Amino acid sequence: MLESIQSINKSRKDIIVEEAATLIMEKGYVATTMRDLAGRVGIEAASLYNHIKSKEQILGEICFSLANKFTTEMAIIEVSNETSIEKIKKLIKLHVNVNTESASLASVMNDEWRHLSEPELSSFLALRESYENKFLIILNEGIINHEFRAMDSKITLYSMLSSIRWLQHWYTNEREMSIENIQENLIKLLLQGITI
Amino acid sequence: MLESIQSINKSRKDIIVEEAATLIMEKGYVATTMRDLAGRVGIEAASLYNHIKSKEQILGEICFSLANKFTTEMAIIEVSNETSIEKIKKLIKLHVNVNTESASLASVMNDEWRHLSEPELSSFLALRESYENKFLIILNEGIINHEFRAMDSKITLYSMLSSIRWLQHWYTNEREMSIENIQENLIKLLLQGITI
DNA sequence: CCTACCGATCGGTAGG
DNA sequence: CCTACCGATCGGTAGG
Repeated sequence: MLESIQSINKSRKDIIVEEAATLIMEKGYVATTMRDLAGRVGIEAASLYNHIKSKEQILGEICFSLANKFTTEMAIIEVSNETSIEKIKKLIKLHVNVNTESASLASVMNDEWRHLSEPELSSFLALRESYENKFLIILNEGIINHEFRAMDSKITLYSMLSSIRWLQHWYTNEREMSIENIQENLIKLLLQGITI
Repeated sequence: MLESIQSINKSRKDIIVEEAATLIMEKGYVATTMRDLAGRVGIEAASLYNHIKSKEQILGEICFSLANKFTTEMAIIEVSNETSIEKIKKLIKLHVNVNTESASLASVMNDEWRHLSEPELSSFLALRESYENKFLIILNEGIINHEFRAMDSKITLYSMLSSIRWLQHWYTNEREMSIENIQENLIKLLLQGITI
């Protein structure tokens, strides 16, 4: 009984990590203090350490939870029997979803990963590199298929990932546009460009 | 005589600001200490204050020097009698140039401006908003001209700016591609997309 | 979960 | 440009 209630409700630790993500998005990791975080949660700074081991552990949990999500989703798209265009559309939608629905997590992972220390730093970079390689393979297959034009796929990869990233900061303030509408706009922009 | 030599050579202050930009790009503004910076310059931390007033003054000089450059270049493009497509191409080239040739300045301005305090913070944001508005007007004119397709120009604006920004981090390490080649690739990607 | 506290380090100053 | 130093604040611990 108690367990089922606890699994439905957020644990204190979940709340701490969630508030930390918001705070780190706003001020940056180094400028965010444990006293700031404690204030948001409504306890004293020393009490945080009953739920978490260190400031860096929080950063690690945020980075890896999202990195793992991307890895999982990529694995599904990778083995699907779809055209390269369809795979890229799904990846664009995935990135739009994460950067809007989980804006604070995405912001922390993208902007603050360098403050991880070893061995977490290397693990994280390995996950990221593996993800980017799989993305690159999809783009290259599309070129061979003649679904995409000849292009430097590395430039395209980084531009695509980067072009969706600003949603982190924008969508937090301006929410009048639906996620579906944003997805459509970005898919058209990246697949067809802006000219007629 | 002495003056002309000093105006040709970099002043100590120029060196300090330059090293600061590199260091802040690597570690972030808050994590960069005056002792780090002094070490790079080859003096003691206290000696920095003979050339600069505060840590934040350095941040301000970097942000505003680059913001002013963008403002100046935009003013030239704005009044030119060119097609919307040509104006956008020139803006893409401008952003590619800044993000490669002045990668550390661009990195600091884009990622660390929020650590400015008032009144510099508001001044900076005003410059940025003015720049973005002029960029937006060019996109909207292109839509009215039928040079560009109907689209959400705000999404396009931020995606374009964001998509060029990753060059800051990439070009520092991988320089085998010429700037002209990068410009061409990005212009094609943003104007025509990736499909055939 | 709190009070009380610690060693380390920060940006910056005084004085030469 | 350096030595010597300062008040503030940091992440984190001891003990209850």
